[in-house]
Amino acid sequence: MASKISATEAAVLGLLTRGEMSGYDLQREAEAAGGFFWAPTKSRIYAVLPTLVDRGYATSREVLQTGRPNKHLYTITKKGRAVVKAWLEEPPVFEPERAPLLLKLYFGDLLPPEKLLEHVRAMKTQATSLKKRLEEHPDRHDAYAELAYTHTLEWLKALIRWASSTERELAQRLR
Amino acid sequence: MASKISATEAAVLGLLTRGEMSGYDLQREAEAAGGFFWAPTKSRIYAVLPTLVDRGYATSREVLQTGRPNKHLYTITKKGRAVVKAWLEEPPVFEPERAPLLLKLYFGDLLPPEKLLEHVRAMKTQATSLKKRLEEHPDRHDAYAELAYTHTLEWLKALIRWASSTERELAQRLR
DNA sequence: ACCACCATGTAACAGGTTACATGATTAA
DNA sequence: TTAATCATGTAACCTGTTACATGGTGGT
Repeated sequence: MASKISATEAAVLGLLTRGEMSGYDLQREAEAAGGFFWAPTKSRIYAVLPTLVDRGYATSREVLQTGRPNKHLYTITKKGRAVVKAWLEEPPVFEPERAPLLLKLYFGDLLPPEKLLEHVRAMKTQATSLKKRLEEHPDRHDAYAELAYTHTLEWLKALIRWASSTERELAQRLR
Repeated sequence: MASKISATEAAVLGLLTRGEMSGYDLQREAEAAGGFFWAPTKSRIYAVLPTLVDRGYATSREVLQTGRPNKHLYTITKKGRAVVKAWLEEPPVFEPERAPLLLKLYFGDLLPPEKLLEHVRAMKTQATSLKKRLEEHPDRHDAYAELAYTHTLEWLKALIRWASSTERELAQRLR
């Protein structure tokens, strides 16, 4: 009954419920979702796929090709579906943010205040551009994906607000 | 010039700038900060300390004790200070949240809507209790630590708002 | 009697990144 | 001619978690 899978394995299996795919396809799918909630490296994907087959969560067939490596197409099995479903139903683990910026702030007394201000501005810039990317994002797949997108959007808005007010505060301290 | 250090190493060195400490002390410090931006396991700390000494970022001396393992006290060196400072000055890497909940939402069509609602409620509960812990938190060390705390607080508030509105939306869909 | 505190660590495992290696096809 | 797309993977490394192992002191 164990059948523990990692978030990455769950994501792979989740995408496979939408149809037969290759490792290459999976990575494109993840990119298409903007890398907002899952951003695997290809080596990880290619490492994971065979282990899913080994455990009976997917089957694979090889498509012969010329001029490039043969393609391996993976199909999710009933067992695989059951396992993702089980993973999805587990209560999600909640953890506080552990971004490097927080550590840099926490030890702020160790560096010049201008540097800190720079960091806050940099993060605001990045959050803003990510927000733009997200808002312009085409692949709103379905109503559920939409929920995930809004979540990220609200998070970004909060960050930007925080950055703006912190920026003001730090700038004031510099005067 | 390489001298790359990880976030954990930076955190350890950062704390060591406040005085001589043992591995045990370091963990207590991290806990005292509420584990909000750094939550190392002890095995990690004990693994990291000797490597800092090897690289000349800290020195250690042993305090003999009876009835318990000898204590190792670590002191940061000049080189160590330079290295943390360099790490702190590097522009922080910014990354979108990659919480499991987002994946569960994204694949929401694979599970019963009540389950999803449950997940959202669970996360709201946890965020709320974390917020309470944070607000009641005594060790506001200095103005910089304060900035880090506000950051986390704003993040939590945004999550809770999002959870509330999502809860309503999902509940409506269930009717 | 029991629990929290003090204080160290090792070993096995899991998860993930970076760099390397190969090479044809097709559109601008 | 240059870049993107297609398509696979291996090897080395880094970071981190979980479980195990030990045992005295001091307070309720």
